[in-house]
Amino acid sequence: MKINDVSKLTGLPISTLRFYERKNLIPDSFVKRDANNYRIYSEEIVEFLDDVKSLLSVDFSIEELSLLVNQQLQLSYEAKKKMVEQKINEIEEIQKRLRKSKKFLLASLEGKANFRTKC
Amino acid sequence: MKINDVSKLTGLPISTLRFYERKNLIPDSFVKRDANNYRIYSEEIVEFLDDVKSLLSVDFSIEELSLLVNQQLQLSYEAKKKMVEQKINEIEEIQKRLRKSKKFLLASLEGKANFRTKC
DNA sequence: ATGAACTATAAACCTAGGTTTATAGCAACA
DNA sequence: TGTTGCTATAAACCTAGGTTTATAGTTCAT
Repeated sequence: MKINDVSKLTGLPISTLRFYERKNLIPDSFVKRDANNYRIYSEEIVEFLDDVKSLLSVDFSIEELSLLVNQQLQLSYEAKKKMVEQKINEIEEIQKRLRKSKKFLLASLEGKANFRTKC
Repeated sequence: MKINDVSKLTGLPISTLRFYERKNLIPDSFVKRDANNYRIYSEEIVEFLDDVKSLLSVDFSIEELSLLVNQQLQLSYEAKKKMVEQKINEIEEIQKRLRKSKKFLLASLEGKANFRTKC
């Protein structure tokens, strides 16, 4: 697959794919170069990028994710476990805030919210 | 209350409080000026800012929120309802992604994740 | 075999959401 | 009464996460 195919399959702009690579977010195992230096991607890149998109959209920075991608194999099980548990705690914090925000929005519709500060 | 009190009660830096005000995120009803042009805040600002923090941390941009804060009173019930429903849909999308991300992280611990692309 | 479409890199640019700096006017306590 | 600390504004600065531009080589359909 060439970069345009990956872009279409993942919905990520070509510029973003190149940008992620510069940021070390794409393991070498997913992308080789052909004789003209064009990137040739393996099919699995699509699923990989879907996970990346999901994680990035939620709570991870590119830097964190790059660390996870590149160092995971070298880390001890305990270290990985710690990393993952901390991240899950952060996610659960966000989940709480989301539930709160939904309530807030619904209340604001009923005119009960804090935003209604006048009248 | 003066700005330093609000900062301490909400955990937001003074510079951020002034920045939010510049961005029209703070309704006039919460802040007046004294004879020296110092900001004097009402007590309710604290709860208001807690909601703002929560919404900003999750899915809203300052601009959107400012719109909600400033135009809410002028909007028709139907318009508000539409706005809130759309936002709730977005939040539910994020909730899905969060659940997916948690699964992904746990799987990565067990060595089942996509990140394990070598070995 | 040539023009439109695709690929590459480096570097400049952009936006949101703040933070820092420079400068100046009050305040509050010893 | 002075000096330490709070307040103010405007403007410059910063970072993450991309996007755009300039320049150049490649490929494919006609």
